[in-house]
Amino acid sequence: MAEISLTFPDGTSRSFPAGVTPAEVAAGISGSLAKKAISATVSGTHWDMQWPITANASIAIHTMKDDAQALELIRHDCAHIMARAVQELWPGVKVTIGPVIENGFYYDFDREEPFTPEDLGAIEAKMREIINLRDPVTTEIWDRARAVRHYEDTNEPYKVELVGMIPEGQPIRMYWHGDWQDLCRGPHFQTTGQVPADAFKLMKVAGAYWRGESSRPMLQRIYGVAFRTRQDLKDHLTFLEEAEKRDHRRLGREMDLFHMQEEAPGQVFWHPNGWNIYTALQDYMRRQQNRNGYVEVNTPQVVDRRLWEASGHWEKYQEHMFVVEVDEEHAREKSINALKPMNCPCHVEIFKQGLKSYRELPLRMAEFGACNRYEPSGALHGIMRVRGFTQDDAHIFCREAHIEEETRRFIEMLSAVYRDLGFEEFKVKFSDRPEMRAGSDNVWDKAETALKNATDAAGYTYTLNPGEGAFYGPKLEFVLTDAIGRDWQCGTLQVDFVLPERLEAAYIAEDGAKHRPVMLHRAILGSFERFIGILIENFAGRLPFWLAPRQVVVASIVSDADAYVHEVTAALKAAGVRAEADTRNEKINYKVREHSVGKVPVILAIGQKEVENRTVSVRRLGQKQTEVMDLDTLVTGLRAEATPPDLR
RNA sequence: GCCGCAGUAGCUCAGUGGUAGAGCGCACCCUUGGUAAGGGUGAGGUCGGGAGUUCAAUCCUCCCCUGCGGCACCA
Repeated sequence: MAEISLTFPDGTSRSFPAGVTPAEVAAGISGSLAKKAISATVSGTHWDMQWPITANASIAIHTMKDDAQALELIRHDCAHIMARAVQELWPGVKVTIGPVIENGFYYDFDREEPFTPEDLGAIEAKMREIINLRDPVTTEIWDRARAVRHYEDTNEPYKVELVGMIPEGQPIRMYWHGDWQDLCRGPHFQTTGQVPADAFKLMKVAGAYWRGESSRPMLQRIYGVAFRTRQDLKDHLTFLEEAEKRDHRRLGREMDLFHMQEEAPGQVFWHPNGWNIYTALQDYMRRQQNRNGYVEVNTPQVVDRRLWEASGHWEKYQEHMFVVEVDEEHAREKSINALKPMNCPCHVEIFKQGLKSYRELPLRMAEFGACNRYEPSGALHGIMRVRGFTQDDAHIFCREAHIEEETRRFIEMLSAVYRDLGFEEFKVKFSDRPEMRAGSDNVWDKAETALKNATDAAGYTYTLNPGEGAFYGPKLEFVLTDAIGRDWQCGTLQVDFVLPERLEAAYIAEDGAKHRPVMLHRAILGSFERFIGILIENFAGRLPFWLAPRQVVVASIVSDADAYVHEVTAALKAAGVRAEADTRNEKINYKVREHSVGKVPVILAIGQKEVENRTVSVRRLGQKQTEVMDLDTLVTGLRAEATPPDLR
């Protein structure tokens, strides 16, 4: 029999007969390793203990101590065990796919009746039964015809389709535990009993399209989470509770920031507190834009369809536009308008006023542009995904030769803004030319190179999204990571060769002739609504002092202090601090609790002592101890804290 | 848009085929209390909208709206 050589992680090699399995290799090393082993990595591939190795390879044997591999097996086996549990409980339910996802797994089923929360409990119980059976897991490779026939015989049409999708030359692998069988690329545990029975939980059931396509049948997806230990599961559930406490919809209510109601779905009613955040952020962005050479404009909300037809939005974007029919009393015919979903066409119209010289380029035109888009109802989510929003939008009209420098300048501005707003790190994604595109390859070459060079020059690395660019040009996307590890794509810069052409924007160059400018669409926050939502969740409502909606509440302890409370409040307001007096007939405990829940960063308590000494007792949010200081010192200190970071 | 679930007082929620309840909040009164909920009294609801079944619907059925969780979407 042929021999192969396997190299171990410590660098040593040993010979084995070809076709040896990791299980046999482990047994050859020690009995205890054979018992503990769960899988192997063979030449970089996560390998089942029972798959034969037929060529020279590197090998590492894994035990439950190897995080990544253990979790993959646990979650993958959980998905299969869940599918088996479902089919045992409800024979006839059709199975589809069940992959591992972050923190867990899911499996999609085709079943007429919806699964209920009670069903999830029953499935969990059945899964524990299956785990306790400790059924050995076995695997075989089948040929395609046999697999197809098998799934036709067992009335599993989705599996038939999956078998058909497996590329030629890739093994069609079947797995069994007990009598239950599934098509699966593996690897899996050796027995169902290796799955920790107390460290998984089925979380929810939701609809999902077969193969992710909205034209295909809607399946029922059951999501679960799974870990190695009961404690890990508990920690995860605690984390979910913490995330829920940060939910901007909940904090928006608790902090009295905004509300939404069914008469205006997807649109925000900003309350005074929330609007304080909004204006503080907008004032800040306006200063940044001025400092970075932008001019600010403002353009109409309701615009005749002729402009949208010219820009191409009418054809490509109409289903997302709020169309407005204006039936003017004296007009001969109705005019059909749309609320602007984007600002770019209006900005081009401003650019087109008068003749522009090459000397005016690059022209950076910014607008806090209020846009309306008819988003699908299922997409709406608090203030994060809305139908009415305001972008920190700008368009840079320039020449091809400007793209690189403008991109570099933009990335610098964006990184300074993110840093000021509490996000030190961000990721850059670069999307290059899609299949369907406008413009010559030559122009795309130049634009893509310019974006890459500018990103390099600014000192950032990017990940490539091949073919994900817009049809009108390549784009950069900037992704923030929040305090609990979630990614948010906020900033973007897109090169556009098409719109200036469609709307016939031109400038006069050195040669005295008209030339087309290139447009760079760019945003840093994205929309104020969404970004404020992100800020709220990132800081769990405890915004940096300069952005806090109410920065200070001055609370009286006894009513004899009321006059001094109002004096302190007035002094703080005069110093530019958002301060409020609380002289209600309530105990200080009550006031402290209420304003703490409301995430007010500084609470001043004023009693008889403070009145007599002209001091204040300062309590910072989240701290138990208090500090007594004199009024002037406090005002000076808080004035500095209230100053936005760019003005310090 | 699709699948599922939900909608009862400002908020969180309980409840019933015979037109409703709690806690918090709110108003008023007592209380002037020293750093996360002092006490009392009271007001407050077309039970999301419409249609149907029924002697009778907040409750059962259907349609619609909105929200929630996913999916799809985010050019």
